[in-house]
Amino acid sequence: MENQNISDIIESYLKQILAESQQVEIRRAEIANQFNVVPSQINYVIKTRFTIQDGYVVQSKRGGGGYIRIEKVKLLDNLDFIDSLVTAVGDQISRHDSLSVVRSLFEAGAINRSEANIILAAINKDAINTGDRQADEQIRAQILISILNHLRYES
Amino acid sequence: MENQNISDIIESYLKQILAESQQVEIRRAEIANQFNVVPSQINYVIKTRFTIQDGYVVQSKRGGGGYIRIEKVKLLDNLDFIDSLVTAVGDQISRHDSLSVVRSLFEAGAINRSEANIILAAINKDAINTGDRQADEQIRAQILISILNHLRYES
DNA sequence: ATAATATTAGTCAACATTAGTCAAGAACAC
DNA sequence: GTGTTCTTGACTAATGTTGACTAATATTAT
Repeated sequence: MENQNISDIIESYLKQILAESQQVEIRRAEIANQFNVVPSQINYVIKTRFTIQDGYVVQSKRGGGGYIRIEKVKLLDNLDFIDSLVTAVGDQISRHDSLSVVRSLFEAGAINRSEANIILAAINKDAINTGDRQADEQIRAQILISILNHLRYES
Repeated sequence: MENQNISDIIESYLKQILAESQQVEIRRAEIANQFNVVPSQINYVIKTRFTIQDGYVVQSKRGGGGYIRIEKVKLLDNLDFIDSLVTAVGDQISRHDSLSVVRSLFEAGAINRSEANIILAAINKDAINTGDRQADEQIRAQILISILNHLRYES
């Protein structure tokens, strides 16, 4: 309790609000000022303490009237399964292996047939074809991981 | 929620009218005056929030009795709907515009909410982020077109 | 009819206002 | 001492606001 750093304090402050509300919306500069830190520290707090693994989804907008909104989401009970697929995907993944990932999702009931087909359309060779095989495999991995992270929670 | 910028407020005002009516016709200077902004801000609002990707068609006339008319178009009436979106996507597309495309697909009934969310996960900035913005926009366009083509043959 | 003037909307670039990224150094835990 | 986490600030990016200038159309004067 005594040795809390400022990031922990900001985290507590936001989570306290989230305990009573489904979401919290802040102006970055305002919170930074309130806690007497530089604005980018708010990004640090969010990046390290409000991840999808923790059950939070973050949205933001820049410019006049800008904001950062943190939403608490209901995580599904497939987390271990998703984790294992995220690990399997890694930094890059071949087209062949990515088919297996999508098939696993379908067979596990995480997605239905038409959702599977959309994912396949998003990662097939018409969709991702930069001319550099390794680059393609990296992009495919990022897309799959983004989709897997989305499948962690109820939306 | 409280600190909406004026462009959002004008957008809401116009969409509120469009919720009850197929179209809205305004005099630019009048609306600008009503919301206490310069007239060109009305153009900004229309350009960023009432595009064809969003499902709106805008017509205007200058001179005495001039007007700006925003019409909500029924996308399903258009058999070439997918084609028009493919054209709108083009060789590259910004994240902002790609959101409009997905929203249009959803509002047209071509995809349901969870399919829309999967597509958004596939094209958001976590998914596509090579460090080269133009490259990202090109990849995003290819993925969207691949999905659009899939949807064309699916239905 | 034609030209001049008035009355609208359109474009564009400068400026303002937000948030995001990244890397260096400090503080901390072991 | 070493490795991790935290803090900071310079730089970048996205979005919104403003006003000077331009273009189109209508009205009025000749």
